[in-house]
Amino acid sequence: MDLKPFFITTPIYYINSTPHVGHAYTQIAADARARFERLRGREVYFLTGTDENALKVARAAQAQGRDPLGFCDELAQAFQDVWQTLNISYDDFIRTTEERHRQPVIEVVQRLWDGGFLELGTYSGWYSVPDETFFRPEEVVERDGNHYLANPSEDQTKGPLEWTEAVGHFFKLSNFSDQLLKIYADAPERLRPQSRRNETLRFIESGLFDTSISRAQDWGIPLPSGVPESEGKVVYVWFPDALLNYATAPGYLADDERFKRIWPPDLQLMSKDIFTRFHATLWPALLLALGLELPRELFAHGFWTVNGSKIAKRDPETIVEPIEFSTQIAQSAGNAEIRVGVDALRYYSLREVGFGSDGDFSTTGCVTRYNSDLANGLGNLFQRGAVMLHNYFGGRVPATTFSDSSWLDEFKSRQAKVENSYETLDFSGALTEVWEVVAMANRWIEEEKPWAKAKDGDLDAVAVLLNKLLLVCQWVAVCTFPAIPSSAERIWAALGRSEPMNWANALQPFEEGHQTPPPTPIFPRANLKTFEQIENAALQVRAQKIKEQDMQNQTEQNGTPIQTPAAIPEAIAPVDAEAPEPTYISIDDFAKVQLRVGKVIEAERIPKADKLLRLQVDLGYEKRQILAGIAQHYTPEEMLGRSVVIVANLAPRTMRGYESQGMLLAASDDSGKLALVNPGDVSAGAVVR
RNA sequence: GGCGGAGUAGCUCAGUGGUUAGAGCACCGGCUUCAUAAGCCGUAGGUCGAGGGUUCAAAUCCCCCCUCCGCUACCA
Repeated sequence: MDLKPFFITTPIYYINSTPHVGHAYTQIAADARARFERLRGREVYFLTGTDENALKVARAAQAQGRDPLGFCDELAQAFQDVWQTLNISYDDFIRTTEERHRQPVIEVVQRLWDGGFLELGTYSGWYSVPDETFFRPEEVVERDGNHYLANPSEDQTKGPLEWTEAVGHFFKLSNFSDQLLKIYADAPERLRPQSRRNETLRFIESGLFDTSISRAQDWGIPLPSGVPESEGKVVYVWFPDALLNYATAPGYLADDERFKRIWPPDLQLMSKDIFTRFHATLWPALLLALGLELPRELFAHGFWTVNGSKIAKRDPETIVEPIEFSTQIAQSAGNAEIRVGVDALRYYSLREVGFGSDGDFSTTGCVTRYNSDLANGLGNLFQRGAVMLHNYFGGRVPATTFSDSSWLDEFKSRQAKVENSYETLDFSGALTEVWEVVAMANRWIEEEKPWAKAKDGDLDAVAVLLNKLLLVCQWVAVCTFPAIPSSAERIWAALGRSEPMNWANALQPFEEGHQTPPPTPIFPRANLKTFEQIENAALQVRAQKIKEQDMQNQTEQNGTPIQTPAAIPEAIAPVDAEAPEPTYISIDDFAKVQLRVGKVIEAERIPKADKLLRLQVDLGYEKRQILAGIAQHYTPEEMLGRSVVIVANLAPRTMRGYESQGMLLAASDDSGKLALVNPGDVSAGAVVR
């Protein structure tokens, strides 16, 4: 076996809010694998942390009149508190504002420059502060003198963009395509699951672009002074800053001996949205540039919807805060300790869907699973055996010889299956296997009818059964420990075991006379109705909070013109179809637009474009090629010979490989109806004004 | 439009050429009383999205279509 510690990572989390069930999922999965490795006796280095150098974080702090670092301290602590409550056994928690991270990042940028992996370039464009991203001109629309993202996704900004021009330092990512493809070609285990691997290969094959790694900002890790044009610039938050945490934490460029012992990561987990671009492409390219070994396995898990809907901060029904939720379950289970609810959450997360697929996190589904699998299945099984042991034998293990021990072999082979499932991150499969055993043991009791045998005085037979049950419970405790550690430990203790649990002692026999403590239920049953009441009450509180926050945000944004000089209220207020507020322009402004009448002399569809027609338009004094997005309203035949009004002095632009030298005027309403402006009977080239 | 994923029991899903398509939950009936209104057994429930094809044999392979989800692209 490999002597190197098993190095496992989660992403470092962007601290814009407290952790939700999505964050918790990655943590739980990583924790399960880490605990599994430790259980098998392997040293583990389990790394997680927070990403704190985003400009948005600094501005959020400033908006509250607070010191950014203090703001981060608080949120980073909140993350750690949640992880501790969820029993996440991380070995290291790195914050990107720490010196042990900042220093090596600065040095890495210098090395990249010295090694010729960076080059200077200029770029300019519409920049979004919250997203820390430049957008291409075609992604941007103008409204009321401000520029906005044309089709912002759920988590992209709806606010105005800032025009930014700067000298940038570009990482020559394009140089690494071939190398990466070669590495990935015959190593399917490096990128999992298979579907993500395919996606990544296609992404790289489609061509990589050099990427700017510097930003002119006052928050973040500064560029080293040995790099030209470094003044006033910080490192892009993703590259190499955030990604490099995986190397700085184990001691890269700081503690060579430690780093050499731990590197490379054996398993890096993340959700699918940051897999392809960042972890499977940029990150290994960075490592290649630095001459470091690549991670052995990258694994992308899927997304959760919550109660059937996409997670949205503004939809209270989709926000599941792990601690609050665990508390709710525990409360509805006869006010049990929170760790009971935590294990319900952990169990459900790992059991409900295959790791790697998307799934739906149903809060009542979780409670139902808790009741059926944990309380009725495992908990009750343990209770039956333990109570009988106390009733018939005073809690002391009776002497036994097994006439047939073939069932022990079966357990060994089942444990091997469970082991293999954990190794391949098939948590659902591992737990399914264990619960087959739970069902089987419940059947044993049914078949043996120990209560009847006890009545008949056949205590020997009862002793055999109870010994088997004890071993089953012990076996289950070991096998489920990675998934539900606190419950497994409670079972372990309830069996009277005090030595450390490990993978090899799952089937260790119980000595005659071994004393077990008086039994209490491991998983008290939850009352679904009670849970729903508690959940509903919390939901209303949350909805109220969101309302208040919205109002607060509005007033805050009105009061702080730092990032966005104007027009935020207009941007946020719902668009009123009636009576648009007039914004006057001068006659000179209008004169800048040259409108002409033209006659369509050719018209055809563009292949693979469902909205575009390619037109040749005669302006009298010249011919123009114009692309118009009207294919869903006009056929090429209808267009032929038609008179149209065109904007004649619009800057040309290429679409779909064709240059468009102007624009057709058309009217459209909210229902999507579109009609071309008809100039009537004037000759081609006539001026419109 | 392109690329990818998905469509199987009321619900959540497993099942990549081979009996009569499975599991869990929910439902219904029976048994049981050691146990947490827990356990066990059983019934019922499916034209495997539609259609076509290959095959002795198709949920599974091929073609075409429909629906949903994600990413992405052209209204200058």
